Amino acid sequence: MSEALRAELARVASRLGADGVEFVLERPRDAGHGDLATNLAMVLAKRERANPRATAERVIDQLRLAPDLVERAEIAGPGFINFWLAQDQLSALHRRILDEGPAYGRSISGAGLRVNVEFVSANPTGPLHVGHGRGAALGDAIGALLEWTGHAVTREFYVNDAGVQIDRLAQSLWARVRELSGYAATIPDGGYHGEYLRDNARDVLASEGAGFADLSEAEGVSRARALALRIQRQEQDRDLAEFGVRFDVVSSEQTLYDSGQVGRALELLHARGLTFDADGARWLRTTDFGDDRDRVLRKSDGSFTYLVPDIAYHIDKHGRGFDRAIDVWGADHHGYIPRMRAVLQALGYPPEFFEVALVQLVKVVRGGEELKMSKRSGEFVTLRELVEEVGVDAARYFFLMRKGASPLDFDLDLAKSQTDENPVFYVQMAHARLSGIFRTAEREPESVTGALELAALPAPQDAELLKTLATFPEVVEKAAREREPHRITVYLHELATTVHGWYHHTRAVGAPEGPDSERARLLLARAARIVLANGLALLGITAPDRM
RNA sequence: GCGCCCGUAGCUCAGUUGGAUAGAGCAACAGCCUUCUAAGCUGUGGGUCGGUGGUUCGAAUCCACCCGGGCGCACCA
Repeated sequence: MSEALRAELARVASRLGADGVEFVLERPRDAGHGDLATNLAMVLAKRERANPRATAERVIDQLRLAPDLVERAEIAGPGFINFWLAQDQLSALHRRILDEGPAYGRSISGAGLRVNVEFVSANPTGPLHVGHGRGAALGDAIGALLEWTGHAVTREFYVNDAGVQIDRLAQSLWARVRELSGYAATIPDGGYHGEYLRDNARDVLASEGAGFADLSEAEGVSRARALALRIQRQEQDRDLAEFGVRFDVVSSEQTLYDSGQVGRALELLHARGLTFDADGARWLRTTDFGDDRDRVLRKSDGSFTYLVPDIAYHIDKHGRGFDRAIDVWGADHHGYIPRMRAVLQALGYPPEFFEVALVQLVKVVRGGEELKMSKRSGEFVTLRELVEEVGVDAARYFFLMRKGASPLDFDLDLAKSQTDENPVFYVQMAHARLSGIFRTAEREPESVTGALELAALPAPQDAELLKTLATFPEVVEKAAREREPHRITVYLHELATTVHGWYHHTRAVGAPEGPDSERARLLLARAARIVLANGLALLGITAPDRM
């Protein structure tokens, strides 16, 4: 709705000798300040050390605005220019929502950019817990936001299936198998004690036969390794699928070793003169690129640190042609960012190639009490349990309510409650109520067509609703740019509030203002229903027609 | 000690490329059901935006220092 006005303001800025200057054009909080307001005059005045209000007059003099665009413009406060849009603009906006339907809010601002979003990437050593769930919801939603803004998105999962953690997993499973078969066995130091490995051991004995427990230690552990990996990966994929998350690509650390990419990454860094040898180890000079200390790549015992496969992996992503690689990481890995950034910079990749979106911890609360979690003891709330208890919709909504960098309190009681206190219910209810209007009217929403007659919408709640619908595309744009899906939940809650208020104070079916108002309100309800559904769909949450 | 994140109403949090009187939900209090879902709506009270200085016409937002909380500072991943 504001594109034409923005373009005209930019033209005037250029004409006044400030080509390309940045300014804000947005909907003011206070309705008394018009439909849109700009700080352009204040920005210009600052550059010229002039009086902002006088500059605002010059800007308005230069503006060439079509009468069907802006009805009125005036200077206010310290030098804002407030605009009141012509009625035609609001009807045009409404027409656009109905025309675009499920695509309303989409844009092509990111067209041509290929983005890899890597998330969850949990070690295949046990079930996914709520922290992984938050990462899953966040990564998936960031992917959706980028798709909505025209990017070509690949959702990717990286499996750390090499290294010592997997050895311990294999030994732990082997121990459970032996134990189950009546032998004395103990979980090794640093191994996995969770109950799930007992279940896995039972499955293994069922599928491999009871003789499996009598294999030699070496062969048993070796085969347990492959079996454990396969089982854990299957479980994770099943949990993620039930959570509504699907990956386009699953990459494996072991494959990077097997293909020689890990070795070649080390050679590449060495050939570029970015390494040095000391204390029997090979180091990477990350301090030349902003890290606070140099990092070991190859230990004195000849093995690689985890950094090397990670470097190889990012080289691989770059080689696959992505313009951006967005890694969703747990906040406890934030110290790892500078060295990764340093490495990629040393390799000559553009700085914007690599991004990290951090996910903070989730605290699960029931009855006001925090549920304590400990991975060591194997006691934690799994994603599966959470979804079984509160459902996918509530889980996703709650995970996306706060920005990823903020810690999250997940209140199980609230997520399950069927009251307006529960934000996901509140938002879904708004959609269900709009659907209810059409049931009462005995009309399909799609059958209500035609131009919106603003004269037939006299209630302040009518205009308020329409203007809230208008901002959705900007909210999507900003959320995508900032990689912040919580902006969508915040918007949806605000829209739901507007819908509930409109619903309560006005009447569509049998509108007291007359049949023209009934038709107009049905058109408005149809548009609002579309926007609620689009916002929820973007986050992977259903929009029910009745509750 | 160094680095990153955070500090906004009693609680949980939005708002930060500098803008107009700092918002929402919960909790508290007072109201609203012959009306399309009261699974809802309306109103009231509640703030040194952690602190101090600075930049600016204008600071929750930017800068400096300080205080408090979380996390990270391995030849672990």
